[in-house]
Amino acid sequence: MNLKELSTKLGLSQTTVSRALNGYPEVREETRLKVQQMADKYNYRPSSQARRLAMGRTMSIGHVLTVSGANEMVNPVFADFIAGAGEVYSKSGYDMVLSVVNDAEEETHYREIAAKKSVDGIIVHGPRSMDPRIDLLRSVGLPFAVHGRTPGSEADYTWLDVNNKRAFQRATDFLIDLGHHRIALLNGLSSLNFALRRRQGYMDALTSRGVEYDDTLVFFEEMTEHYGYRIASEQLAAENAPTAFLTSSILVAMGVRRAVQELGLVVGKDVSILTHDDDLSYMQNTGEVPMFTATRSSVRDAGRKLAELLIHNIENPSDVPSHVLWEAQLVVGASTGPAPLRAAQSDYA
Amino acid sequence: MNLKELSTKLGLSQTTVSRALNGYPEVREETRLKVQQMADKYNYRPSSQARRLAMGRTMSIGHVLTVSGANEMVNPVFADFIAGAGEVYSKSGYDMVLSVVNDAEEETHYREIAAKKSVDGIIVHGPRSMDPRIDLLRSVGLPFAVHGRTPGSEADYTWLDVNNKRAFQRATDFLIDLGHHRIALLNGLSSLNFALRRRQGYMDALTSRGVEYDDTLVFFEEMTEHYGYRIASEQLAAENAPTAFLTSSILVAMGVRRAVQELGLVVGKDVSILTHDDDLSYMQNTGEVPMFTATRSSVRDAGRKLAELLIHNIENPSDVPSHVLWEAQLVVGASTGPAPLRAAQSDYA
DNA sequence: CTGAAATGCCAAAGCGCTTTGAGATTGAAT
DNA sequence: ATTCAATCTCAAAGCGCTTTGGCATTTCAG
Repeated sequence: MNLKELSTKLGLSQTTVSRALNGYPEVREETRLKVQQMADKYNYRPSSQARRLAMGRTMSIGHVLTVSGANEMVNPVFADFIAGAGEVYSKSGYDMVLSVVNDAEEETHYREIAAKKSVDGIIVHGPRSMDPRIDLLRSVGLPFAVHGRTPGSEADYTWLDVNNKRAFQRATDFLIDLGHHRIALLNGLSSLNFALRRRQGYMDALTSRGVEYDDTLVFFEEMTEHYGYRIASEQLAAENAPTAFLTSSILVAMGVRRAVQELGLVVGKDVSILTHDDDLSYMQNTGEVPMFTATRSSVRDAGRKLAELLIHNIENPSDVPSHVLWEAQLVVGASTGPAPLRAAQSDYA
Repeated sequence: MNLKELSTKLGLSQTTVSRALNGYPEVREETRLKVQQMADKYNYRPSSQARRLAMGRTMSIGHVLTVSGANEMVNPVFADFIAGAGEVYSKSGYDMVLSVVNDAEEETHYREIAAKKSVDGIIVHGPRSMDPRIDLLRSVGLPFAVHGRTPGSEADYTWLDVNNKRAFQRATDFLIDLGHHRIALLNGLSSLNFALRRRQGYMDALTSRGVEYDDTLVFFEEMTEHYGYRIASEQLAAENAPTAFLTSSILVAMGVRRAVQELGLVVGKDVSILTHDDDLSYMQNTGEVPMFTATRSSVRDAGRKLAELLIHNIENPSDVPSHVLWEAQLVVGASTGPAPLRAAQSDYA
């Protein structure tokens, strides 16, 4: 059933039917009702293709994620973000179009999207320091919003970020307060801007508290469970082992915990773990006492909020960009405790 | 830059330019070259909206996932599936359009997609026993492919599934061989068809080996880490505790492990864990000795394969549907070992 | 050299909507 | 009665592409 058929069936013009369905005021209530009924009866829905072409808007928002390479974005964190954003899109009548590309083709792909005009806006995931995508998007004039941010032209585009520096500074402070001096940092890939901010927070805390910075304790890798396990296993076996681990993702923290327990040590006693917690639906760190002490900020909420911001930008192109900075909560769980004496002593030796 | 502008710039008709770009034979090689160059120079890309309308094909494939309710699909497993499918789409020139809806609106949403003709095909995730979506899609004539399957009209549509029954039968057998008689099954939601098949495999193994079936050991829930933790904590504290846990997802297995270790027990000695492993990129169960004994089947590969099948169906509508059944590998890891005597005795007592 | 078959190109007709600009009808005001 | 504004409806013009059906022009066999 298309507009033409529907309108002949009603004995009205396509114009009137279209207006009736789209809620324009020029059509009598009585007519509108008749149209609505007939449309319902035949389950009529305007073809989105035709609609898009006519309106010059696609009513869809792009997410491009890269795989296989230095920056694999398809992780559980991404899944939760998508879920949040998707909810908002559905409510607002937008489609989410997701493309998966090799990172080598990433830039070409963005350019293509812009030229084809296949989406009304784009969400940029995993901004890197000096991210070419941002200039590119700005130059082609496609609305976009960034999950995270990248230094430089921050003021010129819409972003939503967690105060990563502050979160990791507080986390490090917390561990220092407990007497930990050798704190390993298991960060995300150093190409990602948030990882740098987190390290900065970590370093600031060490510095301001007079704790020596040891860069053999700092790691930048893809945030997998195995990463946490491997590094923790190595580090705990080493001389002058860290007494605490600060990790960038709950998955990494789980890997660390596995390593700790495998060595017969007790988490929260022999070794402390503090992680950033994206509040993932499938890896809830809750309960009476959460399993991990953590800096928490819901990535699902972030998805929701950023989607709203982008849609706002699309529909109000003249508005200035928004900048949202969320503070992470520091929640105390079962994975941290005072630094064991052995370690404290060896530090003072 | 659009077709019209490009063609006047070339002094050719739109027809010829379009044909040249799309590789039709009616245009001289020399002309085609000139067109191609000019197109490159101005970074011309046909508007996808216009193209879609004209061709009557959207070149996109829908995935709808439900949230908040009995069947939250946004999980890490889904993320990996998407990544696999997405790769194939990119290569074949398709877009992936993802919609997130509340499960109450699911059916309406499918109907809407069909009426709007916004996609050329759909991937059905998480088929339930007696799934209304399948009949619905068939009745509206939208091509689709199912990840998993649902009994009944299996032969009539394209699906790809893991032999869940066989996998869980083998897994259970494996545990029985090790002397385990009280094996808890931490399954996915019972509304999902695969969960039923897994239970069937589990029961078949018990029956054929003469091990008593105890339905207080069988659970059906959303497959989160916390689920594994909670059930394992309860079960291990109970009288006549299970000596082995069979879980439907590596996340659940991690929860079980946490509970075991928290009780001061040793995984693979005091308690065995065997899990299904979707071979998720962020939770690799590999290494010299994998952390879990597992039935393994890559969900990312499944995404790739099913995407190919669906695209084939779309482009060759008269071909018969394909059915792909993959056997899971049974890989031995560090999480299983002989049943502890204590338990074995209490069983014989 | 002729007629038929390729070859290379084009004008115009869709695809199914939205939206513009205008016409018809009604009711109120003069 | 006449005019004017307000209300309702419509025909037609896009949106930017693909594709049909021709029309010239060239090529080649007879």
